[in-house]
Amino acid sequence: MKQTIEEQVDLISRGAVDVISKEDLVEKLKKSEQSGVPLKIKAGFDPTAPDLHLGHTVLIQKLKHFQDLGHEINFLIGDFTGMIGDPTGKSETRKPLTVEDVAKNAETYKEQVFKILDPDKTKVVFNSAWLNDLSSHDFIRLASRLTVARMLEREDFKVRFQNERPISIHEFLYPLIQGYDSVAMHADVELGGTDQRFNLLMGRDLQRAWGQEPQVVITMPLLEGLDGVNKMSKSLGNYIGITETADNIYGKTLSITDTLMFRYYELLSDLSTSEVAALQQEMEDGKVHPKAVKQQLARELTARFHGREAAIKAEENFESVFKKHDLPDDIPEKVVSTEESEVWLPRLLVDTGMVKGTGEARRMIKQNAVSVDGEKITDVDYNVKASGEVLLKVGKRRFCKVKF
RNA sequence: GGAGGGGUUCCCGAGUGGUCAAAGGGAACAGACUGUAAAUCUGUCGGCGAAGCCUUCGGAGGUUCAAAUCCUCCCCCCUCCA
Repeated sequence: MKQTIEEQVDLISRGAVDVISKEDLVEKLKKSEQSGVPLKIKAGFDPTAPDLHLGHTVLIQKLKHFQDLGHEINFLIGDFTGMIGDPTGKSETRKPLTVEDVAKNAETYKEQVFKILDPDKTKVVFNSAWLNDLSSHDFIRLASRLTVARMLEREDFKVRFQNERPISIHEFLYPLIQGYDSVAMHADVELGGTDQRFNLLMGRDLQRAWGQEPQVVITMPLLEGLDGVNKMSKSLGNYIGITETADNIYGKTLSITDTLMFRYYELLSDLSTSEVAALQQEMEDGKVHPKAVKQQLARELTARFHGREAAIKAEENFESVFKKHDLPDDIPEKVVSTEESEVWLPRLLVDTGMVKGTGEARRMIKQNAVSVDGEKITDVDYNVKASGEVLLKVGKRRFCKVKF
């Protein structure tokens, strides 16, 4: 069942912030259909984070759309550029990665991205393949394409400049190199987050300068992290990783705020726009409890990476732990050996890794946050009998089963 | 190369000789309330079995009974001029 060009454009544009330009896209799609040659779709990833999270999946789902339409996905791992570090949105110069880091991270990327994309239809490429051979001449030629003034128009650089934060020259090279990647790859379409717009457009400029037809640029919205403020990122720790356990994905999703919940629906859910709108309406009318709406989202996301059954299991688990105050079924176990007949509780909490130091342990005990075998302990000097099994709990979600 | 400003605990940011483990805010963590939501309130927030002691204010030395604060050298960042 062949889709019309219009239908294809519709699917491609869904959820996208920009398609620059739609006319170019239509042209390319038509040409591809006539010639039978699939479009080369480029999406670059910085190999800094070994773990993909839901934020990345917004973009990867879009790649999937292209893949389903029969186009060629080029998953570009920026092993060369990774050593520079994309300055986009950063307020600090990044630490450059070592060659080893990059190689290791790139492997992890591959494994994870194939949870969504079809490995047989996806090309994985590294930009070091052509960038390593770029001569100094080429570099100067490249650098001459851009002025400092234009560079400083970029919000992130401007802010850093105004705040008297350092900007290194090599960071200016980043957009140029990313743009050059498009030249080297002869990309037809490049996808990226909205924060990448400048870099993506650079590809169009450079392709023109190299006598190529400029790529179509598609930007996808950035997903906010669990805090609802910053974009989801590994370094901020506000993310849901796609390799996390079902329990974690479910639990983390449920911990987001109600406002954020619909943002997640919009960008991550497979539900259509109208279905989401209906859901929101029902909630506002008081027909559905916000928690139920959030649970539905949590189930959907968990099922995406772990399957339907695991999602239902995660929900049951969650309910029993937090609603009925039962225990989760996957409590970490630790074996502790000691010659004493008793162990000082704070010591035990440190040894099991539940707290950082006895100072923190004392604090938790004083704050009523610690229980042993279900009983709240308020005495800092409490000793635990070192025999058999003991269940420790700190706060709401830190559990540990200790075996002596 | 010249002139000036700056580097403080996770982050921002006060502190210019003792009262400083260092104000205030944010983040984080815990408790109450809840829907492990938000908002709010309370508490904690360098380390140590907690008494006192030990380690922190870019780095290394020095002055002093006493240094985040004064001196010397060094490193790094920013601004203006060239």
